[in-house]
This record gives sequence, C-alpha cells and structure tokens, in this order.
Amino acid sequence: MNIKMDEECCDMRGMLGFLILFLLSKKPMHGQEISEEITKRKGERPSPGTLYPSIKNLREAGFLDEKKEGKTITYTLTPSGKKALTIAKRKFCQIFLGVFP
Amino acid sequence: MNIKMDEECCDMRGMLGFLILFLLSKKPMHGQEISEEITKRKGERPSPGTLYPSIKNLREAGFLDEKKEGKTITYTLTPSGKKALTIAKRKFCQIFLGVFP
DNA sequence: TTAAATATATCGTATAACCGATATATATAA
DNA sequence: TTATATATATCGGTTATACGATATATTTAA
Repeated sequence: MNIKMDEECCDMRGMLGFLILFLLSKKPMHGQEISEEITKRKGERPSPGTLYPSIKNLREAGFLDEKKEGKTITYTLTPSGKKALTIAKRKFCQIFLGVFP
Repeated sequence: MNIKMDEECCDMRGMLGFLILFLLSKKPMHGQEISEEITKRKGERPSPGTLYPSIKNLREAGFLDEKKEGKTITYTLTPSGKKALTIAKRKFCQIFLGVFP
C-alpha cells in the first residue's frame, strides 16, 4: 500500500493493506489472527513475507497502534487509521459500485 | 491481470482487468467509453499505457471479442470472459465481505 | 535446561500494474 | 489534399505487491 492512502488510497495495486485496515476496524487483532482471517476470505494463507511488511507499512503510515503482550503484538487502528479507512472505503465502494449483488 | 484469472483471479495486484471485465458485462464498449467509465468511478483517467495493455491481456486470455468499426473497436465479453467474471466476482465478494455498507 | 513451537520480522528477488511518451491508423475539417 | 482530432497500441522505466527463505524473540514442552 502506498503511504499516500489518504489521497489516492485505491490505486488498486494490491488490496492487502486495505483489507488489513478493514479487518482491524472490526476488532483489534494480532498478526496471526489477521493471517487467519485473510486465509478464510482468500482461501490461501498470505506468507509472512507478505503480511508483515504490509503491517509495517500501515504502522509507519501512522494507521496502527501496537500493544505487545509476550510474543504477540495486538494491532489497533489509530484515529488516523480509522479516517484513512473511511476515505478508502468510500472510494472502494464508488469504484466497485454494482459489483456486490 | 494474470492469465490464470480463472483459478486465482483475485491476487489483487491491481484490479483494472477485473473492473474492465465488470464494466463490459454491463454493456459492450470501446476503449474510450471504458476510459470514461473508469474516470467517473476512480476520479482519474487511466493512461492509455495502462488501459490498452490491460485490454490486450484480457483479449489474449480469451475473455474479449472485438468488432472494429472504423477507428473504434467495440469490446464484448466472450462466454469464457463471462465465466471468468463470475468466478472473480464470487471471490471478490468473499474477500471484501462487509466492506460495502 | 534443552528442544520445539509460535509470533514477528527482514532480505533478495520476481512479477505485473502503471505511467509518460510516442507511434500508428482512421476519420473529419479546412 | 492537407491538417487536425480521435482511437488504439507499444515501449521503456518505475514502483509496490508478493513470495520463499531465513532470522529473531518468546513461550511451552520434554
């Protein structure tokens, strides 16, 4: 995901960051939970080399807070992350209007 | 878009091919009409260097028929293209379940 | 205390979307 | 007939996604 998600969120070159933001908006999760949820939806597990760099991008963009408990890190959306998701969702829905039944 | 869209359609590395398939499922269009429709949805016009290679990919995958009339080419979904779209849509909806309001 | 399992993270590489610039062909206007 | 506009197409280069392999840290099991 591009760092400029606020302005251009949906250049649609990969939707992983967007999906992670969306999933975390439902409830805080750690990496393995995110991995599980994506596996359920896509039918295939994202490799760690895909998932964690994407999480890192979101964190560096200021969209995620982390809380470390032992070996797990629970990720939460920051206010900025919530705002970014709102903007991205609006654009997503506009672009794919009519695709959902 | 990957040539193997049937099996893996939604690797989500770019959604342009998927969007074009979807738009053509609504009605046959030529390149400039597709460009217009994408501009309306994304708020930005795709460059010819983006649009036409993507159309070419879909054509080479056997998803599009073309009918040339003068300088314009009208694109239509082939049966294979319709099938690919059906599969892709199903996966898309599964992955992004809950994103649409 | 050591071994195995789990969770997070990084690295190098490959792939493909995407763009800007440019090219070609057809149609229309002057 | 020539010039301009339109539609399609290609090329080179950039960028971000994504993967496999590997590394590190923590926890649990033996």
